Amino acid sequence: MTKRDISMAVIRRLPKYHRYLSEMMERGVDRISSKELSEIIGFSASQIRQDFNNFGEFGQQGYGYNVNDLYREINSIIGLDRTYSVIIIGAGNMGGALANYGFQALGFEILSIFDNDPKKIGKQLCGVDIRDVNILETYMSQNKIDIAVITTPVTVAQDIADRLIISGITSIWNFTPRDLVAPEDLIVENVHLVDSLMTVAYLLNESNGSVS
Amino acid sequence: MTKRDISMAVIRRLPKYHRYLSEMMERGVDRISSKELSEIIGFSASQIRQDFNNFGEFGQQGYGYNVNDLYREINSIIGLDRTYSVIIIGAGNMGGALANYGFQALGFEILSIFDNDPKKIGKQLCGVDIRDVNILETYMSQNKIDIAVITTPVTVAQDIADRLIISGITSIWNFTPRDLVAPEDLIVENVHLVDSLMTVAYLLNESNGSVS
DNA sequence: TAGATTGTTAATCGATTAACAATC
DNA sequence: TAGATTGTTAATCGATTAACAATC
Repeated sequence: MTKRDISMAVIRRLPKYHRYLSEMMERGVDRISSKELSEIIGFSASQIRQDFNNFGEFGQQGYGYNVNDLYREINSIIGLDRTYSVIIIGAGNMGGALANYGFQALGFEILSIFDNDPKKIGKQLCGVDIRDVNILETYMSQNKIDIAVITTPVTVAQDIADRLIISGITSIWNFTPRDLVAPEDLIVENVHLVDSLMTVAYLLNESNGSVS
Repeated sequence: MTKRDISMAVIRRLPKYHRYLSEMMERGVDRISSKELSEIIGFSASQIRQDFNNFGEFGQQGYGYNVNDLYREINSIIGLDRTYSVIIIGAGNMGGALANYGFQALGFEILSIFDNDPKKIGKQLCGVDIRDVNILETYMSQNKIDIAVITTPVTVAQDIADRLIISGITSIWNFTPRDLVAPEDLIVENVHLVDSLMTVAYLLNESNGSVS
């Protein structure tokens, strides 16, 4: 159970391993070497072996890795052998898009969506009830929630985060373009779309810019 | 115009500088030292000075940085002193969310949305026409497009990417959970939401796991 | 001027890559 | 067995941090 000391660089590569292994399983591949995996996934064979060996010895000398076994290991390492209860705060376009994304298939169950718009409260989004954000604290005290997704306007994001924190949330998936102020031990994963798009803009100009 | 040799680590910090400087300008702050900026943005003062000096000497010894000047520099370095023409392929929930996000205010003009659903073609999303994806190539040949956003089902993502590439696109903002096969010089920025959510799952279990 | 803070070089730290003995 | 490939240590590379002379 000692997952400590794994660097974020490694952790952020795990979903990509998961994705490619899942694909290989579907294609019926049952054996792969770090060298072969390297060629399709784009990490070096050395890095792949280093990454896996952070968590155990999953391979076999002279053979490589069994795709099914390796997939199951990675799946379990990420924590996808259990389910997670999720709520979304903000029933706008982004909240709706996420509710419909299909994360349920991976074990992320969306229990409720919250909003402050009377026209939305009481309705459903992707089969999930939209509740009044006023009862957020009550709801949290009655349901164990693993992950709260914030898709509200940026102006209220910190306020919502504060209320979630007081209600005992342990992880927030933040889609608003602001870094939330939060205690050290809170897990905050930001999806800063503006930052991502700005990176595209930078790279576009870089590639247009005159050489050296 | 020599933007070469700037590492991605630096590039990905630029939007955050932009964001915090914009905020400071709004608050009327007109002067800031790397040490003060460090405290609010969370990068070390040393790193901040290193980052800026990749692009020029924007500060003044004994004084610090002028917030307005620095903001304008960063804004221009990212390339936000011009506009970008954007199309979205996929008029689903995510496409709609992005069309409504407000990127226009930053200079990203959404010219058209494409879909293959007859019920959507001809309608609008956030004031933008939805066109038949069949005319994608024709449209691209008649309009200079800087950025194509892919929000289609994952199954057709590579096919759409191929068509965009043939039509001369130089950058793709990819929201599907697959890594696109593309030429070296194409800019592909992935927003892998599943990967991001899996990271949350991992960190959740890590923090629950028994200690050392 | 004296104090403050930059710009920049040098030192450190961490992550990636290379190499190879172990072994299937 | 011989060939292949892992697990793991050592070497390299790159990014971050520390230090300080330059200078406003």
